[in-house]
Amino acid sequence: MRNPSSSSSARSRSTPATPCCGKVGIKRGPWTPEEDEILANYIHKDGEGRWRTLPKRAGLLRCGKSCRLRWMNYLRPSVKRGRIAPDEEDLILRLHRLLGNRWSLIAGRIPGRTDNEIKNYWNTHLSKKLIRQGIDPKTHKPLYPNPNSSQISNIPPIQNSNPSSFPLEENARFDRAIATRVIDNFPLTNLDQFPNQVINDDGAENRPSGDGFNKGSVLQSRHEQNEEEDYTGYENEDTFSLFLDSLINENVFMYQEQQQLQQPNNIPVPSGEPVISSSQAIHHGSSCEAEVSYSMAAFGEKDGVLNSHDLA
DNA sequence: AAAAGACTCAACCGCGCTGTA
DNA sequence: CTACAGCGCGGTTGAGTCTTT
Repeated sequence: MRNPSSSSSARSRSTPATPCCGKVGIKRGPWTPEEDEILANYIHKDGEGRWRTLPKRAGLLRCGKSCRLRWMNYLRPSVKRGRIAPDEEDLILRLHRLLGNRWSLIAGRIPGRTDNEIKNYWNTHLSKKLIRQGIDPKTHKPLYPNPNSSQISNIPPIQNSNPSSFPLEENARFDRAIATRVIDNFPLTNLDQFPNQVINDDGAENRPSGDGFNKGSVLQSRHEQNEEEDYTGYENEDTFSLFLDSLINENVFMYQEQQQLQQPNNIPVPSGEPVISSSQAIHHGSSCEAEVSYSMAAFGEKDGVLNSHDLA
């Protein structure tokens, strides 16, 4: 593993090293099965949070950050191991186009996947795949003047929600601006509170909580400290989920439409629907702008509709 | 079979944000 | 208002593994 003393970061430190990471005698590098067991047992018994003091309480010679990372990315029961499925890959592409490198947000929409895993997968697979397609992985814009000449992969280009009214490039800006604007109105910790809500067969939402999956630990621990206090972030989270789902589904819908036009023999195409089922029913056929209007109004935006001229 | 290069991904780092004293 | 603690995030590293020559 990486040599702990060999950080090549050129960034200057404005604050001293955090005590838990600067202590002598703190173990680094790969975790042993014994350490994993100690950490998992402790968290099952005492719960997540208070990471800085957790190693001492659990009897681990690790810093709190390392414990948190190990739990979040590897030991959590809900972490899904194994290869990224094609529909997950498709969803990552669409979410990245909307959100950029906000890996935790992207991970929050893909059950069982961690931000680290998605970030790694993006850097090692998807960015290269897009480059092979002639698409800039950062901007999702064509790298070359004539993108058709370089499209050699079978990954679908991200489609414009309304091709007749927006050129691709402008629509990408539109989507990203919407996402940014909405995200700015939703504290990220609220998103982390219930990022992977699932719709049961009966339509009821199931918010995973028993194992603390993806909970923002700040909110969690502070909420635990004052359980009488109502948590009031639900509406915002629901609204944001619906909104984000709408943007994703819009793309999925457009893509499927395009594939059906191109492939009259109905060759199956990947779909994100199993993951993002919460809002299918209301989003097909609705315009992106209408959804923005709904979402903005839902959290008190005075001028709810974000028009293309807002991007200027 | 061995060496070299490419790739993968767990882990680390620094920064910035939020809440509290 | 300020300082500090605690935490989460995105960027980056590098040992281990796989593939190619």
